Amino acid sequence: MSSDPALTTTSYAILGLLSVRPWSTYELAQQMDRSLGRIWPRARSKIYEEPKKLVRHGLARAERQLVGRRPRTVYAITAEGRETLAAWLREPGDGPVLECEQLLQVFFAESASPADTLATVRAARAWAVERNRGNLAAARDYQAGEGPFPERVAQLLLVGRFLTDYYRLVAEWADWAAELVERWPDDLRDAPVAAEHFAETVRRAEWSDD
Amino acid sequence: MSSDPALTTTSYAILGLLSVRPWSTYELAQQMDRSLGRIWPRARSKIYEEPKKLVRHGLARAERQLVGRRPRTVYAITAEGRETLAAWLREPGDGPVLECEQLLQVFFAESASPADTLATVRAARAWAVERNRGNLAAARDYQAGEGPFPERVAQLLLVGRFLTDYYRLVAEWADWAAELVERWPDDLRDAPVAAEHFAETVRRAEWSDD
DNA sequence: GACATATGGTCCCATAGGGAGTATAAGGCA
DNA sequence: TGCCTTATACTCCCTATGGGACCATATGTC
Repeated sequence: MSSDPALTTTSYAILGLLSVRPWSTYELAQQMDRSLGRIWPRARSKIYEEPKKLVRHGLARAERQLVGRRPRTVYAITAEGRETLAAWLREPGDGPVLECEQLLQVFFAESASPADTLATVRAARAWAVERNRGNLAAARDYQAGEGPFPERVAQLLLVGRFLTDYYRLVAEWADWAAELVERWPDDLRDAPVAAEHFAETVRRAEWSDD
Repeated sequence: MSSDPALTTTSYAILGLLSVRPWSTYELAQQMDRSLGRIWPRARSKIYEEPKKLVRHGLARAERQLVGRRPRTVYAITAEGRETLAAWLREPGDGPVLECEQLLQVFFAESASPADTLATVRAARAWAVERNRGNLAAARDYQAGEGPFPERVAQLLLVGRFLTDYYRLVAEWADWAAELVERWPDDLRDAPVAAEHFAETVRRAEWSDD
């Protein structure tokens, strides 16, 4: 339909939201902040650009409205958009990408003081508590039958469970790590070799041995 | 020291590797593929650019060597580099960033067939098995006292445990999700409301309630 | 001697992050 | 009534990043 840049996964994320209902760009940005951004985080500026690309590809329609004297644009998916979305869903996408500056800092802990590393590990726990708060609130809403998209509850349950377990994992790891770091000497080369901790790690990883 | 672009977290990742020992750029790229890339994934082209930036900032030294007629560059950290690294380690960095196209596809499962979603969930499990393989092998090496950096075993244990539990989480989630998806009707709005699954999710998220 | 694979890189462009900047609308309060 | 704050509704720009294409030499194997 055009020689426009090809669709990216971010395009499909926006297209997916439009398949649920029409949104203004501002609402799309909010939605990314509050929910979709937890599994597909993107900068605000991109959220405002993507719908325009979808329109150029014929996958969405833009409707200009007026709120007082201020214009706003509401986007809706087209039939071709629904087909394109379905085609994307037919091919499993990439697996999870993890990127964690805090883990990087733990990885290079020998160049820091144990106190610094402890602070980093505690920051990881605080992050998990904060993220868990919003996720728990959303889960309780749906449990009470009060979520905004009751017809999507089956899908949301799957994603919500992943996030719940993920935040929990970060917190439990941080607690365990903090206990170890508290007993670290200043020179990490002198740290006691934690044979049983390694054995436990290996045990936990052996699930994939058939 | 310069009006060069500022250091990024990727700069510190490379600087950290240089604090362990000198590496050629090719070795750095390999190291990112095999180990550091699991917590800070970056494109190869960037790995070749970063050390040059470190040199411009006075944080690393480059030594040109010859292997036959072919030149290669080996980078080593400077005293200023060690100070800069330590300063970065003093401030806890950003928390984990998760980005998962597969979860996005599950999120929009009402536009796919249950069979498509099942394939996506199975792809997630396969991803976890694959990632776990390398991680388990490394853990076993260190457990046997055969890892390449025995003096770094304390830090590596912490990061290794995080990854172990993370891959396990993905696999267990995928198994659980597959069971549910297998019972999905074609129209997801007719899917049975899984009250007990929501209750279980809420229970698992309640760890942060004080 | 031929060929595959490992080593050691450079270059380019579209995508992405993220902050600064610009306006208007709506709601609260004095 | 007017003022102030917050929400709505965007645009622009600069640098970082992803990732593939491309190039060359060295080493190991048959």
